[in-house]
Amino acid sequence: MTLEQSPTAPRRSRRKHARPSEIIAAALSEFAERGFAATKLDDVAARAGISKGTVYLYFADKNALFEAVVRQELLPVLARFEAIVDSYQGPSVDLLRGIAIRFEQVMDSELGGIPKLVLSESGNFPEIARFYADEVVARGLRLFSSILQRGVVRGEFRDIPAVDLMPVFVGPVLMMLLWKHSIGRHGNVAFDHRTVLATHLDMFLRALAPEAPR
Amino acid sequence: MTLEQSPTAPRRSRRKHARPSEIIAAALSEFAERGFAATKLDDVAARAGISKGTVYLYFADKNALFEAVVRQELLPVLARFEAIVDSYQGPSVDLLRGIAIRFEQVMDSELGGIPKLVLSESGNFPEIARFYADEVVARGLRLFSSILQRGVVRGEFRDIPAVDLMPVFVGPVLMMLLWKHSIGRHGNVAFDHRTVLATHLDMFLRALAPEAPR
DNA sequence: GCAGAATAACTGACTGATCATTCATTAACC
DNA sequence: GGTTAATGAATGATCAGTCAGTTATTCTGC
Repeated sequence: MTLEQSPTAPRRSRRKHARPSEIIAAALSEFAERGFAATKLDDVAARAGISKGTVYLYFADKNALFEAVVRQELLPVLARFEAIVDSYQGPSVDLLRGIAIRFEQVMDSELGGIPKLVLSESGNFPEIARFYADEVVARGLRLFSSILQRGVVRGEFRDIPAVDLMPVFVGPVLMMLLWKHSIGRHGNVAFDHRTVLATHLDMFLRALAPEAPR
Repeated sequence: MTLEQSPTAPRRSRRKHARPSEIIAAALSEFAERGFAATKLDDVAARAGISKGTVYLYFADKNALFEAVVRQELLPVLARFEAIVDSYQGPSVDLLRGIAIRFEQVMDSELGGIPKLVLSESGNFPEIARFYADEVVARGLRLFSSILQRGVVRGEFRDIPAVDLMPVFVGPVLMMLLWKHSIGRHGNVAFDHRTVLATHLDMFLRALAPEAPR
C-alpha cells in the first residue's frame, strides 16, 4: 500500500522507526507479483513512498531485503499458530478445523505470496530455503504432530505418522493458496476455495476417524 | 544434459532438426533451477553445447523460448494421461492409483520443474498462466471428472463435485512435487514421497467410498 | 569421383538498455 | 548550528539481442 501524505506533511519526512516495516511490506508485494530478479528497487521504493537511496539506509542490499521479507513476515504467523495450539483444550477435530480457517485468512492476505516466493527462489537462495525448511516446515510439523497425538490419545484419530500425514493435510490448502496467488488470476477455471477446503476437511477427518466399532 | 561430441565429430556440427528440442531441454533445466529472469541465455546455450547466437536462429527471443518450453513439454504428458483414461475399463479405484503412479514418474523427471515455473512466472507471463489454466488444468479437470463419474456410476464413489475434489486429490501430489524440486533440496525435513503418496491415496479412497451399508 | 562454388548453420565480439549500488548534497528535526 | 534521515544523479556491471564473419554441407559441371 502506498503511503498517503497528508496535505500539510513535508515532502520528505523523517520516520526512522516506521521505515523498515513499510519497506518490507512494499517489497513483499513487489516480490510476490514479479519474483525476486524481476522486481526493481525503484518500484519497491516508489510503493513505499520513498526514494531508492532510502532503502539502502535500512537494508544492505537486495538480498538482505528479500531475506528480511521472508523472516519478518513468517515468524509472527508461526508464533500465532503455536499459541493457538498450546492454549486449546477441546477436541482435536475442532482444533484442525480452526487451523484450517486461520490458513484461509493467511491465504487472503499479502502473506499468501510468501510460499510462492520461497518455492520460486529456493534455487537462488539456499539460505532462505534452509530457513524455511528448518524453521517453518519443521516447526509446523511439530505442531501438526502434537495435534495428531492429542487426537489419538483422545480416541478421535487413527494413529498415522505425522510426516506422512502433514502433506496430505497441507497439500490442498497450499494448492488453493498458490492458485489464488498465481495461475488462478488468469484463465477460466474457478475453484471456490471455501467449498474446496470444506470438502477437504470433511474428507480428511472422515479418513482419519477410527474404524467404526462393529 | 550437455551434448557429448564423438572424438571425430567436427567442432561445430550442423543439426538443424535436433536443435530445437535440445535447446528446450537445456532451457527447462536452467529455468527450473533459477527462474525466468535469472537465467542467462549464455548458460542455456552452453548447456545445449552451442553458442548464444544459435538460440536466436530457432527462437525469436527469451520469452518465445520460455513459452516453447512450457507448451512443448506439457502437451505430450497430458495426451498420455488422456489416452490412459480413455482406454481403461476396470474399477475407477485402480485407475486413480494408476494416475497417482504416473504422477510420481513425472515428479521424478525434469518435467517436475514446470509447475514450479508456471507458478513463479504467472505474474510476468499472463499468456502462459492462461494457457496453463485453460489447457492443462481445465483438461485435467475434465479427465478427473470423467474418472469420478465412472466411479459413481459403478457404485465405487460417493458423488462429490469434481471441481471441489480435484484440489484435494492433486494438492498433496503437487506439494510433494514442489517440495522435491525446491525447498526439499535444502534443510532437514524428510518427506518420503512414496509413503506420503500411499497414505494420501489410502485416505482419499477411504473418504470417497460410499457409506458402508448397515 | 572431384574441384570449387553456393548455401545454410553456426559463432562470438559488440551494442545498448536496464538496473543495483554509491555518495555528495539537501532538508527535517532537535 | 548540529545531527541524521532522505534524496536522486552518477557509476558500473550484467545481459538480451545483433550481425559480420566462419565453417560445415550440398550442389554442379566435368
